[in-house]
Amino acid sequence: MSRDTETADSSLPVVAVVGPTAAGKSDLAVEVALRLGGEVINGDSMQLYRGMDIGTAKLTVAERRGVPHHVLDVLDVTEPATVAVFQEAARAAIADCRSRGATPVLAGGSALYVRAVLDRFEFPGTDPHVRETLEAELATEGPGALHQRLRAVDPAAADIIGPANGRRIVRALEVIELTGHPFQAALPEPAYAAPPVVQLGIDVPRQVLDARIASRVDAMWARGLVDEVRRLERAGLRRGRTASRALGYRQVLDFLGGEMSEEDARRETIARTRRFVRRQDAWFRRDTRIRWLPFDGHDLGEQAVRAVRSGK
RNA sequence: GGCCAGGUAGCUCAGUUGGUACGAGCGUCCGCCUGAAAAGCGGAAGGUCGGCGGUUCGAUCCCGCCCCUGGCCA
Repeated sequence: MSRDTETADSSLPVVAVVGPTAAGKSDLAVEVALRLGGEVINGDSMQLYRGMDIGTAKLTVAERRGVPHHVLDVLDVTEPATVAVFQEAARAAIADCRSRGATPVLAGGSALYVRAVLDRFEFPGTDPHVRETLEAELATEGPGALHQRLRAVDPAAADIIGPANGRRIVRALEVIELTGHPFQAALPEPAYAAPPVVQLGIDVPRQVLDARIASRVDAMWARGLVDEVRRLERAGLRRGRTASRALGYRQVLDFLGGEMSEEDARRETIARTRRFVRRQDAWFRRDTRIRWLPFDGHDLGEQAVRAVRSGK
């Protein structure tokens, strides 16, 4: 199918298990790793954080069934997560697995993160000072003003990004300032950076998914998500730029801060997760390289392994 | 049983001094996404304006009756 002419080495395939939240990626990844003699690499932006366990549905050590997991629990809740840093760490872990003869199984629902690892993706640098300045301007002048400036230097990017998306406008201006080149506001055509790669998607009908999300969030509450957030709050979660915005955590923080009732926090978590799932779907659905397996299919693990073998 | 408030988009609610509903937020659907991405953003589809009758050239807005919801009084 997709063979890449360049580094087409015959090394072990990278198996990526993708799909929306609550589809069962983590479990399938372990299953596949066990059958193929592989190891799991986390591709989930929030599972990077130590201590964020219940709310991210992180597999317990027992549930990992002895399969080593990489790029998991590597950040403190106060540290920001970034795609570029993740990309490097995940690629290193993949290379390491391959060198040891272990099949890397990347499991994650953060589509940008997964693509950054699998595809040719180069992130222009960043500069804390430039970024800070632009963000300050965004705060005082609003996105409209910055968008005007972007339009002046990079009309194409300005067009794609739109005048309301302050966050992307800031990054575009930062990149232009740093590199002197226009900002690539549209994604490049997908092309694997280090083939072979087999992407498996877990296909779950929306209705089923919505129901699963609701019961999963309820279960998180029952397992003590609120206490987990209390603990992390003491560890500085509120200061964490990335971690404090995680689904469930954000809402519980609002509850703890007296901004909403606990019941509303739980409801809001479910609602936001649904929305998130639709965005995940949009990313994954259009990647034609993904091989979809029905979530309730017969012996998912077996199907997955077969797909990997035939997909090489 | 009487009085009051209200019945407008799937939900919560704006609005029209009678002349094609300027609707909004949420939800839904679709799309975007290169160092915060479990984040951020764009677009679209949805309405017999509770029912019946009346007044009127014309009623979601006026009148009558009825139904429903909430509250108060008996």
